[in-house]
Amino acid sequence: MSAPPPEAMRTRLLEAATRVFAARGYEGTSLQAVCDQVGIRKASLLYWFPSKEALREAVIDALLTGWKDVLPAVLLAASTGEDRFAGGLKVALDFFATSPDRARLLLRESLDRPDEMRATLNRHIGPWIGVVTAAIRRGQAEGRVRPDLDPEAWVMQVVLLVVGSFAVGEVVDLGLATGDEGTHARRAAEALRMARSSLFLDGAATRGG
Amino acid sequence: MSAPPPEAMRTRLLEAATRVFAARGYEGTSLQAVCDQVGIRKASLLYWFPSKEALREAVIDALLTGWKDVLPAVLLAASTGEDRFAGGLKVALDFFATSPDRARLLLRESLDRPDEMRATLNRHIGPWIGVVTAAIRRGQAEGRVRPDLDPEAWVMQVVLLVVGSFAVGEVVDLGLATGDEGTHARRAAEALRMARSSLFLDGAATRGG
DNA sequence: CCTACCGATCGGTAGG
DNA sequence: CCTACCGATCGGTAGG
Repeated sequence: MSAPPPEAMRTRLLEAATRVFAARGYEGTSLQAVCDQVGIRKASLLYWFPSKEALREAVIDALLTGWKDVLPAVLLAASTGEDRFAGGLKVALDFFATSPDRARLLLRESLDRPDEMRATLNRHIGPWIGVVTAAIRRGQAEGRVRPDLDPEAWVMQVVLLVVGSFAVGEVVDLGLATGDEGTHARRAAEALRMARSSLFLDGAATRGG
Repeated sequence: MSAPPPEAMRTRLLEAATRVFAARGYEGTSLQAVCDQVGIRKASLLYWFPSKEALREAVIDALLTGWKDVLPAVLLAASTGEDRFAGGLKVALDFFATSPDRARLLLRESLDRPDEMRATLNRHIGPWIGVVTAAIRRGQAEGRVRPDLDPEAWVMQVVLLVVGSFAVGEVVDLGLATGDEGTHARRAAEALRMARSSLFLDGAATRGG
């Protein structure tokens, strides 16, 4: 019968806030709504997080920390050849497939506070973009990657493809069965296929290393 | 010195609401904020639109009506061959390039009310999706289009690419000059290139018609 | 982590 | 299209 550690409530609040912010947005969420999910009073939430703004920042921070944990795997895979490319993108896809709330949160923040979000993303995935675009340019020099491809723009579009398809995929899912596991898999598979076929020259794809 | 037509105020309110909803979201926007942009009182806005919800519906309605106007051009172009394909996609890209607010509004509605949005989109672009996927399957049968492509999923991803890149493009724009005209053009060009190269088999591209 | 409380703002109504 | 007004809810504080 040990008492719960003091940090437990903070974590529970953070997880509840993540869910509600993702579903209804920051402005659409009242502190009361977060409290209802956890079963405490508003004044108690404000003990753990001094303001609603502080809660938002903590939520985003937790999200980016989670991303930092999978980054090494993505980076390693992105450094060369096609098989590693596919592996790396799959890790990134998995990060959002595990919890689409992550994708929704990222998209909402980008819409609500574009300037802050650009600065934050630059800090957190800026260096990573550099590595990927450098690898792409190497591939172009070696004749494996399509010469007319725009590296920075391509990376941006692939990020958008991944984040967007998990955030609002169901909405545009016309003609696909709705909400089941197969739909997610189908989306991820096509995103991967599009990224690959728009990147590599046909016939040169399997030669890379 | 003719008096302004009675409809003018309604239109002004609709345009102001479109801008503010796109920038701050529905929940993040007060009726007062819309009124401030137009210079009238809150009670007057509620004469033209009986509730905030009615204002939202009118904004979405105007957006979809605008889309209906460009749909014929897109449809015509999508029915065959590659040049028409590029032309059709360009029309769609232009629709959002003209006013990125359209893309932001669509994305916000998809996040805020996914179920309603799916129903609305099904009504407005459902038939169009059918035409495009049918054309893709025809292309696959004729050996012009990649056989491993998933038609419904591909269309969804292309829609996402177009809408997403105009809605939040600047946020992920790492390493590109920010906010100028060239950035928009670069994004649109790469989206077009990605869609095309992930659709057609290399070498078969120019044979279609 | 709670009770009690606050000023500000919200969407909306009455009545002209 | 306006003045005047309303109940409800918002984020946040005092004090324990």
